[in-house]
Amino acid sequence: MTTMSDRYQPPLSPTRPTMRHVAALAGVGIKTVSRVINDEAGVSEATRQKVLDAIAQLNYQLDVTAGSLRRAGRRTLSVGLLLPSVSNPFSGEIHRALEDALGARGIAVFAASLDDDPKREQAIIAAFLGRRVDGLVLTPIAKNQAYMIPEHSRNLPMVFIDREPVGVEADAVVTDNAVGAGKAASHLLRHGHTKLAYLGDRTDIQTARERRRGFLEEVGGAGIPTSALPVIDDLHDEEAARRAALELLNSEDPPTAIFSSQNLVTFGTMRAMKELGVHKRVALVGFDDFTLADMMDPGITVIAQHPERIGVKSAERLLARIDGDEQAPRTYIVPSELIQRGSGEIRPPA
Amino acid sequence: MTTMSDRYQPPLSPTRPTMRHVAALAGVGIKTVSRVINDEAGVSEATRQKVLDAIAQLNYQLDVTAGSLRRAGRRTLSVGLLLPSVSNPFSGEIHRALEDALGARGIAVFAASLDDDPKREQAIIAAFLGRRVDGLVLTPIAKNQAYMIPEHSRNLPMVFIDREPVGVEADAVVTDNAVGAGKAASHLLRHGHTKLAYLGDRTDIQTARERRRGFLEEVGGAGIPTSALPVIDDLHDEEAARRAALELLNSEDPPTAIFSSQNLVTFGTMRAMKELGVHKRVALVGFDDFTLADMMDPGITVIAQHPERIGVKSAERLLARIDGDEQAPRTYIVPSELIQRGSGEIRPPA
DNA sequence: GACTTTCTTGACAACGATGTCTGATCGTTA
DNA sequence: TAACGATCAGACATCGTTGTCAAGAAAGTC
Repeated sequence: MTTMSDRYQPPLSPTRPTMRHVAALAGVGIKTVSRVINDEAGVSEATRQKVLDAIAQLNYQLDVTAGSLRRAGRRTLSVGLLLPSVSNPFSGEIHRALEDALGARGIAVFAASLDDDPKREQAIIAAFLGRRVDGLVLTPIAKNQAYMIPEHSRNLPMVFIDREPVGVEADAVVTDNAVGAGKAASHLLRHGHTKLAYLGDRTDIQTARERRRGFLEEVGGAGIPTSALPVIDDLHDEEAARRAALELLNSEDPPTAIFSSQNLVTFGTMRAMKELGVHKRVALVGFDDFTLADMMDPGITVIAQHPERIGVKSAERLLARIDGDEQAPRTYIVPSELIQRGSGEIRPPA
Repeated sequence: MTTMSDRYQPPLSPTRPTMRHVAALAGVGIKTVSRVINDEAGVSEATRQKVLDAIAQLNYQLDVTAGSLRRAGRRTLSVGLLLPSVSNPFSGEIHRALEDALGARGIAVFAASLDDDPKREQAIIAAFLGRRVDGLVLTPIAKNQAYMIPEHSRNLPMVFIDREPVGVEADAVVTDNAVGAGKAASHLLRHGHTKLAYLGDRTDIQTARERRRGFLEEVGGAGIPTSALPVIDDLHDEEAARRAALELLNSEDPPTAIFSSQNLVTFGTMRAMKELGVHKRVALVGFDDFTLADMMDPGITVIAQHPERIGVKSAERLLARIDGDEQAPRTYIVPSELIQRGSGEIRPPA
C-alpha cells in the first residue's frame, strides 16, 4: 500500500519551477500546462492528470505577473487603494469591505496611506501604476486630480471615495456630508438649542467644507443668525480641538450645544467638556461613529457613516469599470445616520 | 516666448507607451532608455536629456513587473502582509509602520485579512506568491506553517508577527505576552486581590495561551491556588465576553478583580460591569490598549502592546532578509507596558 | 600618426507566461 | 478505403523589460 508519507518528494530546487519544468516532468508542451492551469478546453483527461501531478510534485505556482504581460487585456489582478491612513479605523473598514469584494474575484489589494500629503498621493499613484494595477480606489487629498488625466484617458478604472475628484470625471462614493451635518443641526435645534457652535477640520478637505456648509445652512434656515455662531476650522487633531473647545466653553457666552465635524475633534471636545465638568450640561453631536461611544458618560450622539457600505459600493463600481462599463461617471451617496446616545439630547438650561 | 501651455501635447494613445515608443521618439535604442531610467552609468548628458524629454512627452511609466521578469534577483518590489483583519486597529498600526518603512525603499504592500481562517491563510499566501512578492509578513492562524516549507527552503524572506511560526523556522516579532499578563497579575495582587478571574480568547491562538500561562504562573507563584480560579477561555467577541462576565459576576463567590486577555473581551467585561453597576468596585486590567481607555469611568488599566514598534521591527527584519541576511532565525520581543488608569487600582472590599 | 583605452551605444536573447496557428491522431461516414 | 471533421497537442512569436556582449567613437599615449 502506498501512503502519502512514502511518496517520492523531489528535492527542492533553489529556483522556483516554471511551466517549462512542469511540462518536462509531465512530458507535454508548455502550452498544454498553460491550458490545464487556466482551465481551457481541449486537454484530454489523461493529459490533465499528468500535468496536475507534475504541478503538485514540483509545487509549481503560476506567475500571475508574467502571465499578465501577454494576457489579453493585460490584467494583473491587483488594484491600488489609497487611504488617509491604513491605521485609521474608518479607512480600515473601507479597506476590509473592498478586500472581501475584490478577493472573491481573485484580485489582490495594494494599500497605502496618504497622510494628507498631495505629493505622497502622486508618488503612491505612480508606484501603483508602475505595477500596472487594474484599477484605483482613492481618497484624494490633492486639490486637483488633473495630473491623472493621462491615466483617465487610458480608461484606467478609478473610483474616488469619501471625496469627489476635481479635474477629472470619475465615479465617486461619498457620505451625504452636508445632509448629515444638517441632521445634527436640526437635532440640536429640536432639543431647544439656539446657542450652537461648530468645530471643524481643515478646510482644504472637501468633506469638512461640506459638513460645515450643511450645518450652517440648516441653522440659518431655522432662522438663527449664523454670523454670530462660533465656527472654528482647521482643527486636525485631538489636542487642537481640545484647546479650541476649552476656549469656547470658557468664553463669556458659551454655546449650549457643540457639533464636532470629525472623530478626533469629537474626542478633543469630549476631553475639554469633562475637564470643565460640563459634559452632562452641554450637548454634543459628533460626525463619525466610534468604538465605545455608547460607553461614554453620557453616550455620544453621532452622525454615523457607513464605511463598509462605501467599501462595498466602490468595489462594485470598480469591478463594473474593469468589466468594461462605459456609463458616464456618477457620484454615489451613502446616507449617514443619526445615532442618539444621550449627549445630543441634552437640553439647554432653562 | 514659449510657455508650458502652448507646448506640444501628443495625442494620448489608448495603449500605454512602452520603452520602444520612448526610444523611437528620442531616437535611441531601448537599452539606452532603460539605462536612463535605472540611473545606470554610461549615458552622455545630451542623450540622457533627450530620453528624459521623450519620457515626459509621452508620459511614460516603467512597468516594474515586466522588469522584474528579467532583473537579477527577480525583485518585484512588493511584499505581502497578512493580518487578522485590516479593519482591526492593532493591525492597522502595524500595517502603517510597515508601510512607511518599506515605502522608503520603493516597496509596495499587498495587505489582506485572515479572519482566523486557516484556509484563507493558505489561499492568500498562494495569491501573494503568485504575484511573486519579495517577502511576507504574517500573523499565522493555521496551527502549523509546514505548508510553507517549500517557500522557506527557497529562501523567501518571511517574518512572523504577533505569533511564532510552527513547523518552519523564521524570524518572529512578538509582544512579551506571558510577561505582560504576569505584570497584570502581580499588579492586581499588589493591590490586595486574592479572588482573581481570567477571561481569555480562543485557545488555538498562541498569544492567548501565552497570556493565560503568564497570568496563572504569576498568580500561582504568589501562593494563591489557581485550581479554584475561574478561567474562561474561547471568548472571541464582545457579546460572548459580556455574557461570561455577567455570569461570573453574578456567581456565588464573584471575583474582586478580572483580567481580560484581549480588547473585545475587555469591552464585553466593561459592559457587564457597568450593567451590574460594579465597574467602580471590581478591578479590571485588560490586555491591549485602546482609544479612549482613559475617558472611561474609571479609566481602564491596560497592558499596552506597541504595534508600531512591531511594525518597524518586522520591516527591518524583512529588509535584512531581502538584502541577504542569512543569520539563524530569531524571535524578537517587543515589551508590553502597564498603563495605570484607575480600573486596575481598585482595591478589594475590606 | 598608430595604437590603446575609455566611453557610449544598440542588437539580441532571455525572463515566464499566453495567443495563434498548424500538425497529428482518432473515429466516423460515404 | 479514402476523405473528413473533431479533438488534442505543441512550435513559435510575443508581451515589456534587463543582462550580455560587441561595435563604434572619442580621448589619451607614445
